[in-house]
Amino acid sequence: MSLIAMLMSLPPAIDAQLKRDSGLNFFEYSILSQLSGAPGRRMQMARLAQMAGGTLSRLSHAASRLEERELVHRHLVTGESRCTELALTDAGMTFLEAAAPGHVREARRLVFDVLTPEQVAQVRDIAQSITTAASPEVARALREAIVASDRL
Amino acid sequence: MSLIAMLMSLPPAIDAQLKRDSGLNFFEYSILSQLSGAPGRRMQMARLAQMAGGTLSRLSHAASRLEERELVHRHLVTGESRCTELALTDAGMTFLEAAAPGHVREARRLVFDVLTPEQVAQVRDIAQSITTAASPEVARALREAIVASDRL
DNA sequence: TGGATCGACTTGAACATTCAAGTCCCGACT
DNA sequence: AGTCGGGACTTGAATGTTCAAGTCGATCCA
Repeated sequence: MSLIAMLMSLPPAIDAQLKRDSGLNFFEYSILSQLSGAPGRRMQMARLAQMAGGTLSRLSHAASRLEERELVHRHLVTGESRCTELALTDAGMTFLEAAAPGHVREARRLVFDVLTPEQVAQVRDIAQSITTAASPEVARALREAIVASDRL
Repeated sequence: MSLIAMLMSLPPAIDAQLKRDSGLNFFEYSILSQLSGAPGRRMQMARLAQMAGGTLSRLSHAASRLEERELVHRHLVTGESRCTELALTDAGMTFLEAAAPGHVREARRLVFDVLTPEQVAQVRDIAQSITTAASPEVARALREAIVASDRL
């Protein structure tokens, strides 16, 4: 029951802060954030969908909304992979830089500030176990992301 | 990042099982489940919304859907409180009894089976802390629910 | 008595996500 | 060379949630 309560309260709280301060939902924020860390600030749609944790269809709709706001733009890649890439515009980068501190502050306030360092370590292990059981796909993307961030 | 991955993977997995096997989403399941445990298998809308973790508006829409399926029915309470109650029908009770085992099994599989007993205790404390920070409302409803279940 | 306000809802429109096609190109098989 | 299947999207409709009114008694004063 406690876990369910957290699942019900944390994502809405995070979303509310982003929505209020930047007019983005968490998924859209994740898209911008992932793009900002990618080489050339661009990424293939399919790969981005994996990293941001959504389906291709969801990403396609979200990309359309972000494109409307000129934070992002689509770019067809010719050549052997025949795919479309999403690229962060300069305006998008600026926008993200403005949005990030508030989001980080909220994440800190709701999670890190209320947990001891041991609990932070515990929740990492627990969350990884549950994620692996619930969605091997997401778990794999997570491991990739962790490896990538370790390289920094 | 691990926590985010869990937030993204667990609810969809739970929803998917319920949807596949019973055609309910988790919120609708929660409504039926709460009603089944209430005295007289009925509860005031506003109170039910709190217990099930949603807004009144969301509950009202969901109640309409469940009423369509005759799992539940609305009942205006006259008298000093002037509110509407939602009551579980016999068909609703039967339906819930059929849906519950699969849901419980899935919850066990995705959470309890992959955690040690110590981790289960850890996640309880962690989730309560985060819930309190993210939504005092939900945290209060949770405490109430815990007290209620302790009385059994 | 007569508003003003409040709580408990309901409703409909706006928005986001999912779902089921549909398109387009590529590479493999025959 | 032709076509079959598959990957990478896009699109539109269906579904569910949120948001902003709107309704309807009850209660609070003045």
